[in-house]
Amino acid sequence: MESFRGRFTNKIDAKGRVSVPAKFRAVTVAQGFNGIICFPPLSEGRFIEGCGPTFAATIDKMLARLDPFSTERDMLASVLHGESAELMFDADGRVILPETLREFAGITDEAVFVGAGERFQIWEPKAHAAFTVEARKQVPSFRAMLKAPPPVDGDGR
Amino acid sequence: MESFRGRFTNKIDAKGRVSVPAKFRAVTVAQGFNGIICFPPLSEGRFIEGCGPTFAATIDKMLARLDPFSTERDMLASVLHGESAELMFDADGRVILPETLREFAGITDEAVFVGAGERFQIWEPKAHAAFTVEARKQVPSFRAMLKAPPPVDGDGR
DNA sequence: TTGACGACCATGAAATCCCATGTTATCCCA
DNA sequence: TGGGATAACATGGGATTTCATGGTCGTCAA
Repeated sequence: MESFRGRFTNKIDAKGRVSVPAKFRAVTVAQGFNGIICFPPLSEGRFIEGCGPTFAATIDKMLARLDPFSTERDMLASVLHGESAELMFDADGRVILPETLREFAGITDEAVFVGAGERFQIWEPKAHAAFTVEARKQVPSFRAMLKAPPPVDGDGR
Repeated sequence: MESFRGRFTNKIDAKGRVSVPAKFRAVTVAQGFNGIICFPPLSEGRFIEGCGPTFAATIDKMLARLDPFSTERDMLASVLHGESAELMFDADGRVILPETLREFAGITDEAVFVGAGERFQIWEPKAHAAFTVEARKQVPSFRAMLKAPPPVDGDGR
């Protein structure tokens, strides 16, 4: 198991714990980390991004390229490290999502884990449903891209 | 735990003591230092920079590369050494922030610790909230970097 | 003597560990 | 191939530990 695949909806209990899907756990454990790393989305959506140490290292490399004492770096590091968290699994593979991230994504008592290759997303169920509807509308144009993959420049948003 | 991650808001008591987040303590202790090193920011923000001995050594190396009799070096050394402080943890993991640094950052009765990888920042809560709003606007540009990473080689700097 | 500072102690809240349970998926054998 | 046994997993709850925070006492110096 090397990439995050599939969609799983799990409950958040009274203590704020939520089971990370077993298949996702297998991925990060295989990367040598008994937990997940969460951070705010790089795009506009209101969800939580999750990944293992492999992708986290990619982010660190990006930051390392910036001037270490620039305001720009401060800002990006503040979001990407300051708002991120290493969440270790308990004995049963559960984690506690930080309040700031949960609030940002509007997650209360249920969370949808959506695989996305080298990383995954955590959604509030209704928000994810709405996103899915929207995504389906866009599918035709994406399908065209899949057929003839052009040089990856402007995908815009 | 090898890098500073996450955001924590702690109170400053009547004696000026403030708990350093346990996860941050774990980092500097792992670096062999039972405390933190604080200094003023080199960028524009009004906050306090903090780190462990590892990054402090990095700073020294950067200084060592400058012309020893240049004005720039004098000024940088003055800020980075003259204004910096080694703050040792008490038995409960607390430190006392130096008056000059606290005043500079406008910190009075609460402090926000924000992880930033190899170092972290200490903010006055409202100032940090304002900064975060600004920082989020920068994230999309970072996303662009992730997508099309330029050649990494020696950019020196 | 007073005021700053450090060591030490107390407490409530939150996180973590450990165990129990029901449900679903998987395996194995007839 | 069907169906029962078994294992994996999500979920809930109690007990224990960690952590942030407040306070007291004692020491040293101005």
